[in-house]
Amino acid sequence: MEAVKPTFQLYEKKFKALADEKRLEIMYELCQRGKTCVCDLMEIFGVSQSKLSYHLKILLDANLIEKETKGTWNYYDINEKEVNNLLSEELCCIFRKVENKAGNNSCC
Amino acid sequence: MEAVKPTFQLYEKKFKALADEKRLEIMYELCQRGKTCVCDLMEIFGVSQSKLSYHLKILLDANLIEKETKGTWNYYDINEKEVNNLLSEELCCIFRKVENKAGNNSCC
DNA sequence: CTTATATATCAATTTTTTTTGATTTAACAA
DNA sequence: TTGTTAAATCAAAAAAAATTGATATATAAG
Repeated sequence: MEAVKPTFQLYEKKFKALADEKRLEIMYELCQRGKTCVCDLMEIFGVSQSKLSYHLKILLDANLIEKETKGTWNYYDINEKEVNNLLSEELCCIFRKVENKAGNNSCC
Repeated sequence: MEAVKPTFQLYEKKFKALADEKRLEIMYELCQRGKTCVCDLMEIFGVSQSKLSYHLKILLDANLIEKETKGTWNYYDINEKEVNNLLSEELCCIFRKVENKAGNNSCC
């Protein structure tokens, strides 16, 4: 009996989203800061609004980050569960929220 | 004291290499078969020689696979250590050599 | 209602990546 | 040496992704 060949479309999408230094920095910043609105991210990265929106959408579509709307503000945060399912412990430690780092994890 | 911001260039490169369904399939096939020469991969994927070479080079440059030359043949294989350092256990199981799957791993 | 603010979306352009076919390199066999 | 095979590399073309500036949408405030 042969193992069924997995379909990699979904992973392609997720890795594409991660395949950009700017987006990795966004992910890292979201971990460090938790829920952050677009305007703050704009300041942090000194990047135009539409460009930032574009990159956030790619991460969002890959389900690596989450969005919460409050009035006119949109707050983004890391989707830690999804990241943990995808990346190694070592890497998850980079993309793990500050408050969770000191805990009972084997790594970090 | 603030955490030093990691540089993500290296990860960008690795994720770029993974951000392609064809290359993920190559990785999977290498796990299933172990050391495999380019000509066999050409048959398996029904893809042109130069195209395959191109994709193998990207994976090789990202250090996700390894190359061994014997005469005119080049054999490629997964770089399991590197993959384990990068990806979650769940994903490593997809990209783990058949002979290592039945063992004492917590997953698979 | 009018205005202002936050953010998403769109269309055109630029940049990057991928594909293709041809050429090159290197090892081997006759 | 000559011919053959495996595989890398190159240059041009095609396709995909990113950037830019403008516009649209939606909420909130006056």
